[in-house]
Amino acid sequence: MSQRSSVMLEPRKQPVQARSAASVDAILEATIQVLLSVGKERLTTTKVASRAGVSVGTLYQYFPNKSALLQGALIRHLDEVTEAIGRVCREQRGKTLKEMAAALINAFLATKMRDAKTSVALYSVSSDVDGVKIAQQMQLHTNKSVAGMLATTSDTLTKDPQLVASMVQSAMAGVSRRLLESPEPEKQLEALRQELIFFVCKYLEACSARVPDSEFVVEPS
Amino acid sequence: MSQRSSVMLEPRKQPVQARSAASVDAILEATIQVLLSVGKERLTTTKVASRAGVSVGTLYQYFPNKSALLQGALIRHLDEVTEAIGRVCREQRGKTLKEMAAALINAFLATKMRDAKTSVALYSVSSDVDGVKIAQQMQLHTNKSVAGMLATTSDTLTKDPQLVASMVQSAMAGVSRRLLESPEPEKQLEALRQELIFFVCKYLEACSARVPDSEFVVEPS
DNA sequence: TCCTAACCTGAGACTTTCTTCATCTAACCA
DNA sequence: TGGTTAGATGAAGAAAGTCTCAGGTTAGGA
Repeated sequence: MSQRSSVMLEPRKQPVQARSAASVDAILEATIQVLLSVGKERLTTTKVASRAGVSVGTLYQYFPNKSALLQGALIRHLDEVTEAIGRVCREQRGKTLKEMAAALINAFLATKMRDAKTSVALYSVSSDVDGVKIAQQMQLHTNKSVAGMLATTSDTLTKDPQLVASMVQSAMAGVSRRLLESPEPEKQLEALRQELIFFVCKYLEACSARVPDSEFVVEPS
Repeated sequence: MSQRSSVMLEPRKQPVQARSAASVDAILEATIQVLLSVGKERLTTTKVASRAGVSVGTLYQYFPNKSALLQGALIRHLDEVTEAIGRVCREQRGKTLKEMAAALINAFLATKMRDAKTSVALYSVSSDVDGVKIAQQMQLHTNKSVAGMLATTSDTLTKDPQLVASMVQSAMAGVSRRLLESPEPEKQLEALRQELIFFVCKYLEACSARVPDSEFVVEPS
């Protein structure tokens, strides 16, 4: 998953000895810590290095610039989410659509909410760091996982799995964003979680039964 | 809609004469122009002023700082979207749920896509400018519009209109974001638009017929 | 033990942009 | 027509953080 972006943003040096690998990890961890404690605006490479217990010089040995540093932290986090989704999708192969929907949504929201603050903090950084491109890659990967899972359902899916997967992903992303950006995510979580499952289930249901859907083809305004 | 945020970010001086009002408008417009042409990173207040045909000093007469400038541009754009939604919601009162869904989605996507590039450019700026807070306000307003509309349907809605509205909004936001951030929004627009309408219609349908939905209440993983 | 490569250090040079303010011009009104 | 306020100007002050580099330290193989 860790991707080589075209813009020179990858580490300058690959950790060889154990101590340097530890440094890289500490730096990435510190990045999030600092982000959480002082916010994006006041995050400086010096602060990050200091928090990681290394010097700025060391930081710049592994990250060519501040952007690469933030990008590293973002990728690390998104990898977790992608990984979590991949896992559920593998587990749920062959199940019914409803089971898939519930499992997928629960896993997704659980992962996102587990460190909600980190998610939010990283949202804010995303735009400084080509976050869209990274998110696209993740999305693509996730899309394959979900579509692949859907294709194996014991029910009969009458639509393009990729399209269906896109819808489901979009809805999940939309709800999770709304949740994370709301004043008190925990308060709303339960209601939205259940409703999202209901929402998606109804859709998948309609995508499996043979329903005349021509009536829904509406011209744009 | 133009909101007074608690952090001092509102204009220093209210335009009194016509020429100054024109300046403010030109500045806001120039902000978007510069954003589109050189991107957030290279946007400077000097460039914006120059593009607007005024001096930096003038700019700072109406915006206390760069942040307020960007925020102004963002608010202006979001106001349009909110306004568009409000309008449809008023128009669609009393209609069927399906009609509402189609009209709402079409209007929303049309507005967003009309100046897709601006939308994307402003996304990138949002995090530097307390965009979340602004978006929340808009969301709240939109939520009222949508819920209000839903409540007037000729069908019978069996769920809390606010909750239903939240779901619909989230789905729309999710899809539009996916669209705007995709490599070629236009290519996917039609397919996603139709599918989103289908998606939401099936949901609303399920929210109006009396369906036993206890089976969807699933425990979190 | 000795040597080499990997790794770490941190003061400060350098760059860049924001924002101010003293001063000038245009508009409006009596 | 003169006075007063609104509006405009742009050179330059000030701040702030990024990133380098010359030199020191540690690990591990021979």
